Amino acid sequence: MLGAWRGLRSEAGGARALRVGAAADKAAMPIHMLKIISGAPETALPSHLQRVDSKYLQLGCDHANKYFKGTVTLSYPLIKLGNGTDSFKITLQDMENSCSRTSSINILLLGKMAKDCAKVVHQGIYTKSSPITASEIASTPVALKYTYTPLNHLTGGTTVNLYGVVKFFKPPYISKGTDYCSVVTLVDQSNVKLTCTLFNGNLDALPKIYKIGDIVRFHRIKIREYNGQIQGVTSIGFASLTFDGTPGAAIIPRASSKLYTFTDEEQKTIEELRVWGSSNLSISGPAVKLSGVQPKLYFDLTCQLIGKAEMDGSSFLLKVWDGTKCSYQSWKVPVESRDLEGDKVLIHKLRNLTVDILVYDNHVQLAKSLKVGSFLRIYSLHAKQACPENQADVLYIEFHLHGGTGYGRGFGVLPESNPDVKELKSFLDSVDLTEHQNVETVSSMELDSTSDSVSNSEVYLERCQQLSVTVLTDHQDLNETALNTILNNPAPQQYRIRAKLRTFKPQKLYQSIKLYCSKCNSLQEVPDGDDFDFILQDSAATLPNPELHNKLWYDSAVWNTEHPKQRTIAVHFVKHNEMVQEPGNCLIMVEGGTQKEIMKLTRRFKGVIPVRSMQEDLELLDLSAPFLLQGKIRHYGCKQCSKPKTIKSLHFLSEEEHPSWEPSEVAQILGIKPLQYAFVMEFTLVDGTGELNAYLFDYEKFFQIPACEVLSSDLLQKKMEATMNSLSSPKRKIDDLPWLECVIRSYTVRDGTEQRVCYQIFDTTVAEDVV
DNA sequence: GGTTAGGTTTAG
Repeated sequence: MLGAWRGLRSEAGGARALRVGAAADKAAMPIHMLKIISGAPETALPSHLQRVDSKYLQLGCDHANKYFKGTVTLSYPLIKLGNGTDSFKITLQDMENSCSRTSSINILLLGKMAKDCAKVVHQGIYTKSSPITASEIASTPVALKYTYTPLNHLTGGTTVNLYGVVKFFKPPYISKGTDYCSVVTLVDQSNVKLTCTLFNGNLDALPKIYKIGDIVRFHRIKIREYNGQIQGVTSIGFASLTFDGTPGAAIIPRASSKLYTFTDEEQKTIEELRVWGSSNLSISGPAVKLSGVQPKLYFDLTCQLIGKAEMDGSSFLLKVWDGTKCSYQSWKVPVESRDLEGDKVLIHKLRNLTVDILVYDNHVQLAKSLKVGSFLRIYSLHAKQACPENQADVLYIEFHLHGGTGYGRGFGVLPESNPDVKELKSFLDSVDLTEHQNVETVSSMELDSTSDSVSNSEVYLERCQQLSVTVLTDHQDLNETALNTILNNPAPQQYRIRAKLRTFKPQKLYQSIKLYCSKCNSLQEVPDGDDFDFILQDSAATLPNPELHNKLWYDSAVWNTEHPKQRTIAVHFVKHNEMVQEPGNCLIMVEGGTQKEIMKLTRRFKGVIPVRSMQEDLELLDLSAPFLLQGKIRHYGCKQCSKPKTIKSLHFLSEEEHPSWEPSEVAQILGIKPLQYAFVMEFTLVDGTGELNAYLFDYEKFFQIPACEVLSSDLLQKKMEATMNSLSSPKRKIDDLPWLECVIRSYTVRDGTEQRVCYQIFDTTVAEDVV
């Protein structure tokens, strides 16, 4: 309250006087004694100090360069608080303004200041120039022993001290008046409940309750009747301590004021209430993590805030994470990047682990004050089940913190010292971001967006009833939607559209073939032949190990060759029923071969696995090389998601009754997560109302060409080229281009610093007469 | 020492 002190020795009346100055002095300022001669200090006070009376000493007033002068009318013994801090209380009275009702003030000094001041003021005598009043005693908690009233002994019209286990609470929220409000229902061993309505303009002055089951100690709570029921309300001097309710946990008070007493005897009370509460209160089970969220659930979430944004007056966006991945697709609230507060890089990094929460109405104001990075507990958060219009089969979750405070709905900031926060922090630190960070995910992939935009009038197209060159394979019941409508709608949704293909990327069609991992969602380029050559050359340096030849489940053939240089080649023929199968059904493993030799072998054998010798067993080559070649198709594994096993594992496949040597089965038994070939393209679609870029991500449905075969087939490449030419061509005017009917879905992505809506074509195929 | 809220889900 007050910044600094100067002791003043008064010659008059034998009473000691103190000057209490709120000048810029630091709290550690030592006590100075000043002599007063004929009512004036011997040493003049600095001229910039201005004297004020007690009425001026109020919260919110600027106390810089002010001082209060008064006579010590009462002083109390120097005592130590529960936390070891020295405390010294005195009462000062402004004798020169004694007609004022509030001419005396109580002052609590803490720490070194208390000690120093006690020495000067005390010295064995103190002067009491006015009677001690009840209110002075009541506001001197350090001097009193408290009595606590059990909840079954409460009567209206009293002010009491009490203990209780929290049975229900509303975290502090901003009331419609001037204060924060918190409603707390307590219960104790008498099984009687008491609901308390607590107000304070200062958030910290309300109990710091984080969980049902917490133990509280209230001082000076007023008991009264309301609607025939007894209730507790804050009264002057209300103070609280809150404790974790877990039996055996450390007893650390969360105090609503800096000054409080806490005795060993009280520790016993806390522990008794903990034990009683834990067996008599239905305390909620283990906390729900994002990964455990189910649709339609109301739950409490402990999380870290990483981004926030104002939406409109009645809603506010919080982006949070708890280190686990929500098992359901959750909504992404569209928001302009410039409106989003938080570390954009981090938000992008964590984009697959964060969820968007909209808080509404009365919660908005408090949400605005939250600091990004802080830890929150959000109470009664609603995981609302939602699905795009007309799409009952596509399910996702929206997170809402609805308006109002019913059921304790709200949120609070947890301090870093909170055990749950400590646990969460260490978990967040342990999260492997690369696992969720997808270098390039399908949902956020981008193929250089077009910068040239074409005005609506330029691409104005008259709707006509000509046949479409593409057809839907599902969703025929959807109505057509104009592109400009789609562009103005929030995501995610699904639409049926009719549009023309103004242009597409990549123009070099072979570049549209990528490798996709369905586990980590990553997309990568198909390695070229040179990469394979290099790996084969490297592995040819390891000579085949004769100890690994002719095993129970394979026969081996070894020979030497001079070309292109001196090498040893080993081929291992995998047996079935202890017999080598005919080449068309036989899987072989090859050591030391060149790419050309291996390609030759793929023409004759069912499949070829390039391997090299280790001490104990054969092993696969680096995963930049195909783990299996079948015909012209090279099968690759995901480096990130595969855990290659020893080749011996193939043995189990060879023992099956009818081994198919399907790539998926070979991959699985070898611990490989196979990559899938996919077409990845960007279509710029126009329909006269707007222009929209949509991604095509397709294995073979759209072109009716398997993506895995295109790179090794001139015929298929020509076919694809012809198809694209029939859909779109820069040589043709837009009016002459055919219509495409497509189903697209919208979704939001954040990449880099911005969030935007993307679109993907699906369940659409090129009409048969076009292909 | 005045108001606020006084437990029981929004409906976005």
